[in-house]
Amino acid sequence: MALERKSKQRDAIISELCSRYDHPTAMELYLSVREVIPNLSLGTLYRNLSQLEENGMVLRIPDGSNDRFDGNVNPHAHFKCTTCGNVYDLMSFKSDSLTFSDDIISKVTNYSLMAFGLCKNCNKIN
Amino acid sequence: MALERKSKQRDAIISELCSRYDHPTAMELYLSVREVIPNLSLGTLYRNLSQLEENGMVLRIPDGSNDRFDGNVNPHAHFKCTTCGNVYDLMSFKSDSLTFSDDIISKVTNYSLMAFGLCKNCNKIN
DNA sequence: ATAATAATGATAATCATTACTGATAAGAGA
DNA sequence: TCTCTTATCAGTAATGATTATCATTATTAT
Repeated sequence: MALERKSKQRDAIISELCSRYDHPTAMELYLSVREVIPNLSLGTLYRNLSQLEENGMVLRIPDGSNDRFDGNVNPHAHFKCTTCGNVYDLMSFKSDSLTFSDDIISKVTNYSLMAFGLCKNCNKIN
Repeated sequence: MALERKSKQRDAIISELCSRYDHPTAMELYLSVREVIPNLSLGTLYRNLSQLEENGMVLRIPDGSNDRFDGNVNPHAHFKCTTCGNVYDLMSFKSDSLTFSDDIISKVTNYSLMAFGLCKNCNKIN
């Protein structure tokens, strides 16, 4: 039911998301894409993000009631600075360092890892 | 400003949360505690959960727009079965197996790790 | 016992997200 | 090229979890 036709709205959303590395929220992404398509509807953005996520073209990063989105769909961990709120990719983290052996588990297909702390920028300032 | 006086409502919330291991949502917990205090207000539950979290007596497990809560505040990972939706503790996971070396990080104070997949119960059924 | 005020119950407000609806446009076939 | 179907859209209402407000109740220090 999804992604059967192309649309300039969806193209603009993917293009914007893949060109940045700051893991924008839906609203942040909306404001950016509005600079290209001024009458883009917020519902259209949400619908496309959900469809793109379903089709594995976008990664949703759970973040309370303000989920963030990532154009990099390779499984990777994130770091959130609790002072400035920015979310960064953790390039050093290797997914094969995670092993799950609990006997309730039949199969692990994915994981979401968010580390919290202080980034170096905020450490300099304070 | 918080937890300066005791209340039977808070006691009942902590008691209920610590006696179970299924990581209830706010609403699930609300319905349970209502069996002890029938006129418990939903706002009171939310207020107490947030205060208890601030004071390190309760762990909040981010889960979309339906956060779950855990009376076990020792840092530990979780596993969510994407079929039945249940959330389990990962007893086997050791937090010292996580190392973060990215140069944006000044200090890591906490982390949230949720693995997704299929639990053995659902594997038997399907 | 009294006073001060933390905590509550009830309810309204907030805010991100989802659902709905009529209009638009992609693209397959004539 | 010209329909025709319907995915997608813009605009807006509805939803649902959470938070804020406020008058009342209950804890606890004096």
